[in-house]
Amino acid sequence: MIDVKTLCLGVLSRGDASGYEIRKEFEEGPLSHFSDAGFGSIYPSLKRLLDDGQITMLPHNGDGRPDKKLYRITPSGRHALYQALIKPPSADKLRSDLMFILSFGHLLPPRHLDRIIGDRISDYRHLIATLEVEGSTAHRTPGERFVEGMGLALYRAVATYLEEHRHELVAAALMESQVA
Amino acid sequence: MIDVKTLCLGVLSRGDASGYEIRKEFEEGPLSHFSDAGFGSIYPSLKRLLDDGQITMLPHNGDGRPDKKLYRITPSGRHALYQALIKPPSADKLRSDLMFILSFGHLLPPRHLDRIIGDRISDYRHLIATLEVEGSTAHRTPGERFVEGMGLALYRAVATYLEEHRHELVAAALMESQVA
DNA sequence: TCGTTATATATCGTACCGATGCATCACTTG
DNA sequence: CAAGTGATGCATCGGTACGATATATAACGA
Repeated sequence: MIDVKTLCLGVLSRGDASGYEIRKEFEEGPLSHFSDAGFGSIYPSLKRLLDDGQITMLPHNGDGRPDKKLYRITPSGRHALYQALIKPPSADKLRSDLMFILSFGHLLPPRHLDRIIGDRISDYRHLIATLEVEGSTAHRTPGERFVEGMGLALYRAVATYLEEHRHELVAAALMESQVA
Repeated sequence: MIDVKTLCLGVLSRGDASGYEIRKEFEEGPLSHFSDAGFGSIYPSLKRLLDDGQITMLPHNGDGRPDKKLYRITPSGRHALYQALIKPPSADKLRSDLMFILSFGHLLPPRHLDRIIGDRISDYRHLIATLEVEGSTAHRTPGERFVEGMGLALYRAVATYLEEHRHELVAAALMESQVA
């Protein structure tokens, strides 16, 4: 798996940013669908990237705010990023608490089961609606559009599957609960 | 996110198993699509579960093999599992190196781009074919069938999207490389 | 003016992941 | 039959990452 240092280099390759802004990118931007990093990983990474000379810290023009450190990628950093990008990508990884839980569906109260599935469906439907609006307004590179499209396709597939098979699972749980 | 201790309890709730067999479950079984755990997490977890009295170690009948420790879940362990299962599930998480790389598609050689996408498509197509055979033979609980179906639906969505949009991205990269 | 949200940096403990080491058994291949 | 290969099985260790938390200021509506 690509490490957080490389993820940060990726964000900085698009323009200068602070640690906070990098975080936001993983929370909201097109990269958010398939990458993630929290402060606890970003700040140590930036420190190490500085030490390695792959980024530099811009001198903050002392006038207004003393905080906010802006970082800029160096040629060495771009090279490191490129090297990481052309390495064969490792397999995709999906982690889902919900799916783990549902695989034990027969042990759970049918009503509860129905509720958590319903909740998740509306989560995804909201997310999809948001992305559909954003996608038409924000302008993106071809790569970003591709990735965002993949995210949308995946979310739709999940929501649709949940909608179409929800009742099967709940019905099975109901049978189970009547036996017990 | 659900921790590895709980994941182990989940596997053991279906029957006694060794650490190695638990690992296999996350590598091949229906749980493999949305959960994961390696030896480095499983063995320490089993140790802690033993200490907490949520599992017991079966006495290996000393005849043949001295290795292979079999573990069995206790009532206390089943309770802990249930408590974890009824907690509201955290959001799904997708991690994909490939998508990160493709979001920088315009920086990469078009031929390379085309190759890694093609490779991934055939990976998924093979996986899908395997699952389609397995799904009809192996017998599963309703929950397991549900989760396996979701896995299949997702893999199909990914493969289809890659196939349908591959050329767009490669074309954009080609334009870019001709400008530079 | 007061509470809440957003901006912003940073650390600390824990959990986790990947790599590695070791040993045995079964199977196959020369 | 020997030798190698791959599966079974246990275990640890170092590095990395995650989640929670602390702190402080700016902005903004009630």
